[in-house]
Amino acid sequence: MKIGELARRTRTNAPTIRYYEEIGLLPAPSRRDGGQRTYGDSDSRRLSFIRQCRAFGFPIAQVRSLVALTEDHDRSCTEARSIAHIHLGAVREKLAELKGLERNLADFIKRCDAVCRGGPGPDCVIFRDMANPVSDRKRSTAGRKSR
Amino acid sequence: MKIGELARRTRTNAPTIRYYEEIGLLPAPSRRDGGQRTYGDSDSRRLSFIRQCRAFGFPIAQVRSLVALTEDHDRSCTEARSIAHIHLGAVREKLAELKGLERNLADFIKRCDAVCRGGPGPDCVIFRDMANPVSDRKRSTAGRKSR
DNA sequence: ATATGACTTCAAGTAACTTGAGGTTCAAGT
DNA sequence: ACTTGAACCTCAAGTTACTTGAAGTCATAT
Repeated sequence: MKIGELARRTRTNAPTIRYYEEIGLLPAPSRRDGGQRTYGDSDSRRLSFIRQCRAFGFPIAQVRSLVALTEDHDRSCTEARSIAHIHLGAVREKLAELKGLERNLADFIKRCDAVCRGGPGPDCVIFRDMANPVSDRKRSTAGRKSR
Repeated sequence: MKIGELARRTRTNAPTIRYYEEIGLLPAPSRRDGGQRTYGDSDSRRLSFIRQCRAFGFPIAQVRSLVALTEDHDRSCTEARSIAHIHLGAVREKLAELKGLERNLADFIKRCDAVCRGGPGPDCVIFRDMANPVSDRKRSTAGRKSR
């Protein structure tokens, strides 16, 4: 099949497929006389796997490991599990962060409603409030990354 | 104060402060004889506000709007609220996405445990499974972005 | 024969910074 | 006064995972 068909099947943009080839995530496929790429079912499976990993939120580097693991069938399962496990931790952290964010935003909007209902007041406290460090507020944000 | 002090106060890296200046998010500060930047309390407040917005997840473009709104006190409150409201929607979408992700990963790990407990099996089904499109699985992922 | 759509390469753009190189300035200690 | 070392300066390039654009070639249906 040609790149467009592969793209459709895997729900990937064609430039993305070429990009994956460029960074060595996909092998360079054979070409027709005209120079167009031709792919087979194994390419389709491999790309599906990659997209699946990406949809799981794995960064490319980890996807690379996972793809390599699929090639080495004996070690694959347990190692994949451990990679997934590490990743799950990262996802849960982000989730907590985002939940804090949601609370803060909802809070912000509530305060807006309380203070500025019916139009802008001349002395909106919201901005003065936001210029203070998070830790001074009633609730901690959990939205700040520890850098 | 010098850039390092400002950085400490606002929990920002110094290069980030210079970057904000470069993109016009912070005004160019006055300089000492030697060329070093000097900041005042108003800079500190403004940067705190910006960092706060960023911690809320607002993209720079929206932060720019919000900063502009703080300058124009009359319109500020209601417009800020509407920006925040739009942003809250985006955050909630991401949150849902991430929750789906978490479920999938936990699932994956569970399947790993079920299939490969006690070491790698020669016929690990996990990868074959992952090479299939998401929609074919029992649960939908909710992890795919609609692009 | 030609129009259209799918394909090709290469370069540059995106967000929001971070990192590195190589050089100056400042503040403190001797 | 001098020296040291931390903090500062500029400018360029790197990061992630692609997307977008330009300009040209190929395939196919009419």
